[in-house]
Amino acid sequence: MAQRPMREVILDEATELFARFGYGGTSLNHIAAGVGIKRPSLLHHFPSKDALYGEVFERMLSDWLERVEATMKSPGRGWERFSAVLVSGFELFCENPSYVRLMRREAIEGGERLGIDLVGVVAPFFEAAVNWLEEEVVAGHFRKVDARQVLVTAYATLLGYVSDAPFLNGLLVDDALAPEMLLARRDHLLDMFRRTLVADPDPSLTSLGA
Amino acid sequence: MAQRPMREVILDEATELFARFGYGGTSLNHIAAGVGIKRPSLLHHFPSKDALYGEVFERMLSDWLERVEATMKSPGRGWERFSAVLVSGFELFCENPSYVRLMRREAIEGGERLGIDLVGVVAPFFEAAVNWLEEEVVAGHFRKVDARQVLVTAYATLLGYVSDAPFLNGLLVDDALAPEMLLARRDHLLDMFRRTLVADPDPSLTSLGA
DNA sequence: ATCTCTACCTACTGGTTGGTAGGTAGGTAT
DNA sequence: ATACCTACCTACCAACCAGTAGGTAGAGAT
Repeated sequence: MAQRPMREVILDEATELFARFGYGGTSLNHIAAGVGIKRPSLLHHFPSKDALYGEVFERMLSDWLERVEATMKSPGRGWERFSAVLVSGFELFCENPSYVRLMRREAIEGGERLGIDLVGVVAPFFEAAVNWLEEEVVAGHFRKVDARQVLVTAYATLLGYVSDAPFLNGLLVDDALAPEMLLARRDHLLDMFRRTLVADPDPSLTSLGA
Repeated sequence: MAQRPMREVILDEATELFARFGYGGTSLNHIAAGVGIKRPSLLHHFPSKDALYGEVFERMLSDWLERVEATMKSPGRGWERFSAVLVSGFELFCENPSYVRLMRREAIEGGERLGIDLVGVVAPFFEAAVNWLEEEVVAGHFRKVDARQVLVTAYATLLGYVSDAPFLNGLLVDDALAPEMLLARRDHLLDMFRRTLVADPDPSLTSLGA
């Protein structure tokens, strides 16, 4: 046993429950019971439910932005770089399904609870990606595409598969988050975006696996 | 004033609120106040909160299945038919953003609340679509693609744009559900799926607008 | 005139919510 | 030894929840 600090244990449990049942559907009793303490003891570590939710959300954002910034610095141009970022983002999402579901819930409801401005945090990265894509189009590395549309599609496909995994588990028979399913999903998305972005019709020259 | 029956008015309001705030985040008081009556009067029309949610969900499903069945009977083959169904589905989703958000919430949580088996209802249509796509591949109308992957992507992209519109409103500056934005989105999706499915590289021969 | 039905109401119940008050066991510092 | 801190507890509170009991105003039918 690693004996993690109780604060972290509570944050983990809260993240999981907020992601599964939403803010209104999760009670402090529920969270406290999940980590084996009583509600007042939980409120000893966090001043209120709102504050706990806020910390859960800020931790998720800082976790992600750290990794996203690292990925954005990756070298390469054109498809090579786009696919690398896509794969990295896909892996990031798959490793943190609770984060993805939490994010999706916020996106559905508008995204600014408790003063946390989700759009304000994400927008700079989104705009940077738009600029890069548009430059690559001008440079002739990509077909003439609407950068924003492509990125919204990437967002929807990456988030969608993970956030809706409980539903897709029913449709696709197997465990949607099993490694072989994830690989198949990843390759399909790569193929789709390559066909959308790259003018060169020869897959062997541009695919990741070549 | 059309003087719609109170039952329908309540169902509309409940659909909207359940979609926006989720089941746990919506109280009967909230719904009742929204239609101008008290909670006990609402419980005169529906026996319980669960029953109300159940009716909201069943109405959504029957509304959709009706239109989906009609669309599935559409004539045509290959890309012509695929694009027609895609456009029809996209329009259906855009016209009912509350339904889309409600559906997405269920998908995140697993999809079987109150005995309603969402997967059981959707699966037959999904399998029919898979079969059709695979037959079209064999017939040479489409490239060799993984039918399930393509359909999951269609699901994710169509649902994602509408369900997350409140969030995308912030990212994309304008109103994400405005007519011109919807058209741009639709055309982008058509272009992407055409490039994924159709071997013929000439857009003028296969695009919808040709 | 009375009976019945619908659609609403006020007033209440038992249970749960987020949050507070106050107490205690155990470790640490002086 | 004693003072202090952390991490937990029980007991309580007001507010809110879903749901029930019982009453009323009005419309229609007999």
